[in-house]
Amino acid sequence: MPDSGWVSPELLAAQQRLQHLQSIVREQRQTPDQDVGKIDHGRIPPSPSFNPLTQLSLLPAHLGWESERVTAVLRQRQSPKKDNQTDWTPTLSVEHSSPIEQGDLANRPTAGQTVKLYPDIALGMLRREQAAAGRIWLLLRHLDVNGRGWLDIDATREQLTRKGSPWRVCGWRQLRNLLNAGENVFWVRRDGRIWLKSTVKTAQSLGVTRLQNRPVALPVTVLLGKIGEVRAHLYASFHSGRADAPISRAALEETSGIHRRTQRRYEKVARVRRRRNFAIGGPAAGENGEERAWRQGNAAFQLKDYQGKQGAAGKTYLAWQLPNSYAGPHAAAAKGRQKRINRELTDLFMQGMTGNDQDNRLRRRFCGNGRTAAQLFSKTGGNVYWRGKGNFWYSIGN
DNA sequence: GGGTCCAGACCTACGATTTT
DNA sequence: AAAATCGTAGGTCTGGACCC
Repeated sequence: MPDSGWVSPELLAAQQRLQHLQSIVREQRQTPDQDVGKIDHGRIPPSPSFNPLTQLSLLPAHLGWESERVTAVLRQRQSPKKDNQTDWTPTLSVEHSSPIEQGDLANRPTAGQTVKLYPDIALGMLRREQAAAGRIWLLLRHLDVNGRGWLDIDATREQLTRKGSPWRVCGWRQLRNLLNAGENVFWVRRDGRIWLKSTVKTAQSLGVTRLQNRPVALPVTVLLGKIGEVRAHLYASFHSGRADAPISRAALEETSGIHRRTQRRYEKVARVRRRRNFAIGGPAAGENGEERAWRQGNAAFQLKDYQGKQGAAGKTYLAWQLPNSYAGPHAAAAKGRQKRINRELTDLFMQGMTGNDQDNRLRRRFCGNGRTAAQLFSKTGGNVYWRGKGNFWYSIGN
């Protein structure tokens, strides 16, 4: 019988073959056009020195803000770079990780590591008051480097609660509470393992019927902050994943379940940029102007066009304040499996649905240009706005 | 739309106690 | 003896009230 150090030629050849295959997979992951959403459960390999939040905060407030296209380009340029030189992925695995990997420097959160976050799920967490447990779910998905869908409970506890651990987010007791709170929503515990629920199942448990907004890249370091910061970023992801059309505090409260006072706090913490909007209507004088002024109530005011930017110089128009626009701090992430997830969510929610509870209220709608606004108005009527110069919007309809 | 103040709810840490 | 749970106090977060 050979001693324990003996390795057969067949085993050596198999190991070489395995290393070759692993190098091919690594190369494929570095390809720029690779849809990162399809691998690693949507996690995006970051560069160790890159922090999208820091970069965004360094930009002048106006940069790209006036133009969706410029904003898109800027954000594109800020998407996390891929760098295979650093092993950014931490591991909680007991069975598959060697003692060298445990406690290794690579097993630390770095500024550039991000997780893919669907804003609709983030808002679902907030609405259901599951943000604290949701943070753990996002972290565990990130820490499940092998993509197996489960993690060892003891190793997880050690990693998330031990003092001095770079992944520590809370104490032992709080983690126990959170694991209980998130049971059957984010995971199930069985055989000493935490089995993570999929995006679809989690969305369903949180009452999310559709992923409407595009996913964002949330820096892992945000998840390791105070729960208030985490909540703030969950809320801010909604603005990051959405176009910058005006939206009222009331609508935001309805969508997110976040009180308007708290919205402002979160926007400050997560560095969401706000912009005030105004609509400009017809001439203030005359029957139409008076009717409009009456309809708009306190929000209406008269705007004198001294420089003739809206027509003849010196003419007075009726204007009124619209809801704010917002721009979130996060970089966009690849949509990945979003379509498929939505299909699965639709299937799940169609089962057991008894009626059509769609909200048919006519709302204000905002378009990027007058042409689209006119088309929308002729099709549906109602009240349609389109963007003019500066902070002004023009309106058509009642 | 925005801000401040404040009471109550929630979160967290620490040490004591109970369970395995 | 070690691990898990509990009691409690202090810090943090949130929403309401009020005002601009």
